[in-house]
Amino acid sequence: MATGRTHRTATRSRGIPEATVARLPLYLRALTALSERSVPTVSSEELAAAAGVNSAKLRKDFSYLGSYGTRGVGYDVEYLVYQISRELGLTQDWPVVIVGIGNLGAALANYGGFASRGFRVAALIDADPEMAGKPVAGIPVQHTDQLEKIIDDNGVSIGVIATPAGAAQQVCERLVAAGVTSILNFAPTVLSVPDGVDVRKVDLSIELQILAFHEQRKAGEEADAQADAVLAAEAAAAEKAGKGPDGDVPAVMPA
Amino acid sequence: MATGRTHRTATRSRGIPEATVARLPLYLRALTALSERSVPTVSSEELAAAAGVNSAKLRKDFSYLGSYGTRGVGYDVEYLVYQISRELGLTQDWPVVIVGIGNLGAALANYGGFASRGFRVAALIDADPEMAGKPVAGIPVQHTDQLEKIIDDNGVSIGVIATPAGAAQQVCERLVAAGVTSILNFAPTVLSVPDGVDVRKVDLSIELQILAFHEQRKAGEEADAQADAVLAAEAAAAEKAGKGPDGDVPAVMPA
DNA sequence: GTTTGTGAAGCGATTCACAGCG
DNA sequence: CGCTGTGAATCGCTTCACAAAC
Repeated sequence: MATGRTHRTATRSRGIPEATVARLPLYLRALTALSERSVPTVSSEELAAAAGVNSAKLRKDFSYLGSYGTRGVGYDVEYLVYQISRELGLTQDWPVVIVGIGNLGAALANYGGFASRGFRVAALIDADPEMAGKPVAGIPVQHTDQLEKIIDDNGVSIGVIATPAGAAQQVCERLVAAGVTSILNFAPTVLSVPDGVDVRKVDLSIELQILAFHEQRKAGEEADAQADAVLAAEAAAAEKAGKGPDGDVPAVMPA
Repeated sequence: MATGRTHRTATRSRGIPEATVARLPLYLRALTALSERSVPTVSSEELAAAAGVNSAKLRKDFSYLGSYGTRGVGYDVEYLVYQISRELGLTQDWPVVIVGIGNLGAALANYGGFASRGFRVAALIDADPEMAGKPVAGIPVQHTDQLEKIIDDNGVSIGVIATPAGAAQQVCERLVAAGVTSILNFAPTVLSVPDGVDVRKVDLSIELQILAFHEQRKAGEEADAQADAVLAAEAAAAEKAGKGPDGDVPAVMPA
């Protein structure tokens, strides 16, 4: 059943695989776009294309939520929007605080995507006394001193950390102590939190580094194409010498 | 994840699993911190703790790069920093353009984490003519008209899209046509790109929705705990009445 | 002794392929 | 028929556990 032992198996929640949960917002976005165009129904194939996944995966994902489709027809757009919203907990209002109102924090405060989906910026918090009272995105910045009170007064359970790396862990601890149990971390640090607190991180620099890796590989592959030609020639020569083509390892393999 | 279709074996690149590649920047960050504290060597256990992963995973990850450790001792910090940097392609300079200089684009331009790791903001591009010439983070914004020329002149292969969702696909196509082969997308849209182009996406709203899901589940579990208490009481009562405890379903279950 | 590097087992996610239903 | 829903096969990543190296 849903309860089971206290925590431990945090991998699946309510039987829905984590990977599926991560894709539900994607489906929801695509469905919302269809809904705005008054499209009544959609097939797994169409919706999958709109969400950028493959249709078998989408159907499997939906199967974890229940049988919401009609065979031979597809899915009712409005109904699915509701079901996924409910599953994600977006039918309720989530007050959120943003801590660290620098460039990024201010950009987040101004980001429209928050408000549009049940997330409400309840407060902006910064350690700089000079910022206090200054409005950002129409919301006055409050000093860190008020953090605990703000969390408590507003019943905040989701916090966004956009402070410098050095301050992040301390802010995190205060948020958690004050009752926050989900954290979105933009600071380039590993946060350590007690069990039962969820942390997701967004690190711009890491994303770029991953792209750089692949970019470098692409440049290398051009060179490899030439190397392959050489190897092919060698293989042909080796075959003449009575040696099998599977005998040796490509030059790109590590020793 | 990234793209890749006709490529078939795009899952692994140069034999290094994608999941490992995604962690290398994490290790690198932890190692850089150690390096700044002049720590000469580190064990897999210590480094794993600093990077927030488990040590077996870290050792397996490093094993894909080669045998860079010393048994009984650990890893040489400086040497590993170099090896990982090289593997990630950070020993070279990557010029990057940011397209869409709104709140987020400006925040990205100001973000110090780019410059610190071989990424250089070569240009800022925006469609608003009023922005043209205005400096952001010390770099003058250029108009979208110049996009192709900028990419070409600077040999840019990595582009960051921070435009509104509606403009993203079009910008993407222009970037790709001009020669960009890696894209970091902040716009809440699915970008479609030709084979050979990598896309990574960062979506703030999606991250929050995932947190909301888990947050809701936590709230549900508290309810379950209460429900369990009720069920236990009922079961006790039922037992007295001679009825089995498995008769009914918790109210939170779907129909 | 300590710690790495790695086969092998375990596990979750993806994909296939088709039965089942409208 | 068309399209969903899903067992079964497959794939890739994680974790275990220990032999090899220092």
